[in-house]
Amino acid sequence: MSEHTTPTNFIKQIVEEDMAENKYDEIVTRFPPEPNGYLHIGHAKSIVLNFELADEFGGRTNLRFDDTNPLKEDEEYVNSIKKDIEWLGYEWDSLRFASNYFDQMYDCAVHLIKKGLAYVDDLSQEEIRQYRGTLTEPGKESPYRDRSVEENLDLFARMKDGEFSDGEKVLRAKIDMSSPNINMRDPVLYRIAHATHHNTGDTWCIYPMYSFAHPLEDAIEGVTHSICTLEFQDQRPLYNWVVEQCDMEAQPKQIEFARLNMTDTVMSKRKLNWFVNENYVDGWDDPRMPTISGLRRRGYTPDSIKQFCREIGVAKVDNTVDVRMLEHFVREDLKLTAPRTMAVLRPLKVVITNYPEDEVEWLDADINPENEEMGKRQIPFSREIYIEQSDFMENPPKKYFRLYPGNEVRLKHAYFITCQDVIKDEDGNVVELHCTYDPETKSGTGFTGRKVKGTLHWVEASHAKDAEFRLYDSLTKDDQEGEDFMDKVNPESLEIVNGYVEPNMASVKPEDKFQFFRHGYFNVDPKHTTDEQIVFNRIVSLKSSFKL
RNA sequence: UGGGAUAUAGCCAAGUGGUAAGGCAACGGAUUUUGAUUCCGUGACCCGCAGGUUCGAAUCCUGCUAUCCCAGCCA
Repeated sequence: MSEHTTPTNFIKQIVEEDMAENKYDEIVTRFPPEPNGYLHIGHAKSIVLNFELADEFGGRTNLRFDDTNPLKEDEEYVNSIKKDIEWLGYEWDSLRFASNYFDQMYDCAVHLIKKGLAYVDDLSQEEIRQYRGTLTEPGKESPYRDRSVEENLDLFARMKDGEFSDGEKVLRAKIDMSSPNINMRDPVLYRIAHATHHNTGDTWCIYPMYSFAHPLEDAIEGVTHSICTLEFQDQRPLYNWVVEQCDMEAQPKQIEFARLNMTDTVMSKRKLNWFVNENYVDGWDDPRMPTISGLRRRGYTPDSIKQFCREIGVAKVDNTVDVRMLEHFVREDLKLTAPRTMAVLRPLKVVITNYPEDEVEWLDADINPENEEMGKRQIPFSREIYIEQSDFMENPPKKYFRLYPGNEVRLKHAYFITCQDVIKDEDGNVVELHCTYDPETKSGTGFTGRKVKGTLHWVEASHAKDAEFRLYDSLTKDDQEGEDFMDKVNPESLEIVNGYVEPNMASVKPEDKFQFFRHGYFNVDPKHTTDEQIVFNRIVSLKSSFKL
């Protein structure tokens, strides 16, 4: 499955040691999303880590939905999550839901009650908070803490049977109200929620909390290495307590790593949600979103995302990876696979005055000069073409080697042309250029008579196909002044321009990817492209050392 | 002021007592029918700071400092 070599990391080393000690027959990991949102690039880091770690040691990985909170979860998300993981190219060994284990979890809770390690508490939410103490002061024990096993058993059964309303009672672990670790101060194990669950419907009106459910899920599935993010470090003692006190056979090991942060990118569900709810973006799959579906629509390939995730490494330091690193990996992936073609995003008409009228010649062009196997294409050339507005300047600065009055440049795959006249409208805007060409300079003839500094891309006017180009920038900018994330929002994250592409682009399909000469890599937008109009998303521009 | 973590170049990140890998970015230069690609070259007199142990420390010890996480019936 994997040809790549992933750099080592501390988790891999732990697994290596465990394998060396024959601690497990097989390593088992899991990717445990809560179905309450779309997957993003940060999740991809976890997916790649979990799936490839297990794969590397011949183990397996489950996809397990952590659906213990029906108030927030929805079927829509489980479908999108499955789809995204499949698109990335991973196959889970087994598809599970935390809700599959509700019966066993209930039994475990009863088991704890019988051991005198759990009790039903009548304190209100507010009271529980007050009794918990603070970071520096210990908590106080609930007056209900010492109920008898029989009473707890009865009360818990009645909680399950729906005798109480939401918030009236909870089941708590009996651990230590004065623990310096707040998670150990009698954490809530079960709460009452009369809500319909996407999977179990109305079967249950009590639902387990993450800290109780998660270790049990891992143990039930025989997960050996339960990988999660740093903020769960304080929960590890509780995780171990649950596994041990519930007398679970398997003893999964929780290992925490630092989540991914990226420059100019928001990763929290809350903030991502804001963009969607405000209709600032075109849904969760808007090409500017760092979601898997957004990156996909933007044009990122599964390999580029996975390679990025492998190369950024896995450690415990809070990190912010430069988004340019992600961009680097798509460029690298598309370099050899994306066909080259020419597109003029902001057209300027050029008339080649000494070229015969009504003549059209078809020129040979490599589809990808870095990958000859891709073959050739034919492109038309005639008296009228379009070039890029930014490829002409009437009064150029030094080191500008594109077109300007009197200057000669090369038209890619065609001829040298020299700018003779500049046509302007009443307002003084340049609307057309008159140039002459030199027939001797035709590409492919081996002409070496003289050299030219610039090579321009172009599209023949009469055969040109209309296209829309969507140019993206990040939704937020880190260097923007302000405390609030709203201050970071980039008002210019989307620019739409209309121009032309080569005639053979008429047959493109959604998600086809191209390199537009001198512009960058583009993806055919699957949502907005119609029979009448192709919409291209700019995935990433080409690097450029040119500065005006 | 409690507990848990982390500190290696602008950003990631190897390094696990023997004298600082690699990638991204940046900057030079060569090649170039993409100001792209490719190719070559440039970075830590030093590993948060201060002491100590040792023939020898980023790696061990001590003490500081900074940053992140924890007081949901969220995950």
